[in-house]
Amino acid sequence: MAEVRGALKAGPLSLDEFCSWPVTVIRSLIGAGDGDDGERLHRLRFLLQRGLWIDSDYSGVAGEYEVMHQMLQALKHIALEAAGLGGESAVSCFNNVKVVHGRFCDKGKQQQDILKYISSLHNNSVCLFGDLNDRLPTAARQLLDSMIPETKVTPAEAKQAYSNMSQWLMENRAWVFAPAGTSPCLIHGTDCPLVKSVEPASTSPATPPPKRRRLSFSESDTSKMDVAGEEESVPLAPASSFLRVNLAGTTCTGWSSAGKGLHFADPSERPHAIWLAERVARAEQGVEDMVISECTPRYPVKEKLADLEKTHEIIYLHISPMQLGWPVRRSRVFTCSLNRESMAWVGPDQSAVADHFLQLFGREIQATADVFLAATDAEVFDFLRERASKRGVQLPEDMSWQDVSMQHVYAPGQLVRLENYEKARQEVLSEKHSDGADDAAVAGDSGPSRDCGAWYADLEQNPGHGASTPGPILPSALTHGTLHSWSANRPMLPMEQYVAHGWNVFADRTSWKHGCEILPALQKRSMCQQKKMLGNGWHLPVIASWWFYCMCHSVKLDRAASIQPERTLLRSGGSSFSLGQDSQQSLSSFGDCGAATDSDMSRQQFQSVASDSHEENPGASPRRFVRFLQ
DNA sequence: TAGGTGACTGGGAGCTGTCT
DNA sequence: AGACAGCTCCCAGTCACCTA
Repeated sequence: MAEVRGALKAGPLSLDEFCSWPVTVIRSLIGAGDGDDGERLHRLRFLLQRGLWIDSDYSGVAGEYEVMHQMLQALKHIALEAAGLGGESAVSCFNNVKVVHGRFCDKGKQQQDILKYISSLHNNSVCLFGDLNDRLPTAARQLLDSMIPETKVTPAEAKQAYSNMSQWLMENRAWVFAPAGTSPCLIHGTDCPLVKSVEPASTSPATPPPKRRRLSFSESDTSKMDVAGEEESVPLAPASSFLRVNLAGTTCTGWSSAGKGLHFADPSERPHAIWLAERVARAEQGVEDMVISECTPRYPVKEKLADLEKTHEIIYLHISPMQLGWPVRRSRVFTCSLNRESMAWVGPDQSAVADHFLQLFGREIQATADVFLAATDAEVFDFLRERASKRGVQLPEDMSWQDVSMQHVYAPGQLVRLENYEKARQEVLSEKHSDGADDAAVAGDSGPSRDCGAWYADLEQNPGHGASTPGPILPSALTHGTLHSWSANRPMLPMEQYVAHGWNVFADRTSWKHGCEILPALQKRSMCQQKKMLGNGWHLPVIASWWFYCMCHSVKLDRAASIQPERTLLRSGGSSFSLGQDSQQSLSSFGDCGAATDSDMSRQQFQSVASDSHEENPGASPRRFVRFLQ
């Protein structure tokens, strides 16, 4: 790790650099300059050319939707830049990536309102399911209900009860999660299929006939459906050729250190067992290729996903935004589970994944959380005025927010904690001064910086207790919280916290103009609801980095064209042929494995990379593009 | 009754120092 | 050098009460 840290590149510094994280993600993968950019580019191309079919469970505010919305813009941006060099580019296909959001799923009413809004952006083509239990046949649901542990049982007894549920679901997954299974859809007001086939969207009675964004599939001239994010009619590949991804931010309440820590005895074990057994069933049915999940770092991946190992290869990573150069605390564990029947992992072994990931994405923190204080004076004043109003103080409209006393904004307890945090802060600063340490990163460099440098604390947590992590790094977002900024001497607005988590809600004040799509729906929610959804949400740049890292190190198998495609691709640590070597060596190794004689996909990949290495077509060369990125 | 507000706990992971 | 105890750090949380 020391070597990795020593080689860290500088992280983002300005709001512009932070908000353009989607481009940074792609450049980190195909412009790393480690000799493997070309291979990663080609794997990504071959997956993206198929199109992505995305279903999400535990959707929350659909972080995966916002991630893909931003990444599609970044892919177009990269293609446009490459086109500027002239000639046919290796990344020209990035202009036309098809993404279909099949369904969302969440129990929460507030989250459902946001998800309905997203579906409405796409002619209500995206289904919305509620409780994961709703997708079970009645008999299965009743049986699980009967297995719920009594309220007053020991944790061991509760754990056993949930374990029994999990075991029963796994044993009965074939009929419980039959391919024709349905769930009540909150968009269409009827039972919609859990596994969507390519069929006219108008089959749903509540769906109005789409007026635009109708795309025809090459599989059948009469098969049409809506495709999220597309504006024109473009021929699509058959649904079976999509890369089919399930994303889930599984419930963490049993594992969060801020909760009861019930672990396997937590009631969230039941929906987790349902979700997990369905993933196994869908893999066996050949309708799902990849599962990306996210949870609190204490989520024990190996134990929780043990049942997936029969059908999936599982890779995981513990990572924090801070390791990507973001001054934000939010450590999480991310997993990637690949259906062994349809996908192969060609990245490093699990033991080397973290180091390899950081070689590509690791950045040194350059900025403090002050960079996210992007609200206008009017927005800040409106916020303070509303807060004061709830405390019974009506502030005059012509007042400057800088003149607003925090006595009018914060509750008595918050003011006491603010004072205590300030004492603790002064102690830290005086210690640093007496040590002669360079505290520039803590207190700034100039002016009155020593007294009002970047410093944040959650005023709902007592100093020294709870999630009390005061400092220049933004404390981890809980489902509530009041973050006070010392340098601005005001609370950090919820929308500023969203920016800190990668939601581009201030597109009008950055050079990355692709704003957050759910912003109108988000702004309608109360401050409390906004905080709760953020606390339950993802740090978008981190999960985007992980998702695309996984796609750059996976290949889709074509079993119709190859009896044993694994022979070339499924060796343990399958990509060791390329990591740490230059592209030329990688190519020869790839060729030695017989890739050109196996699946069509592998052949195309080999030929494409080979043409790159021989520079037969410099204009289309990924290598040239890589140079351009560097 | 649902949603908002405010005060607050407990335990796992990892670090550090001591002992054998 | 390894085992162990004790300490510190950290946390997509919980619950009681209030209000509309």
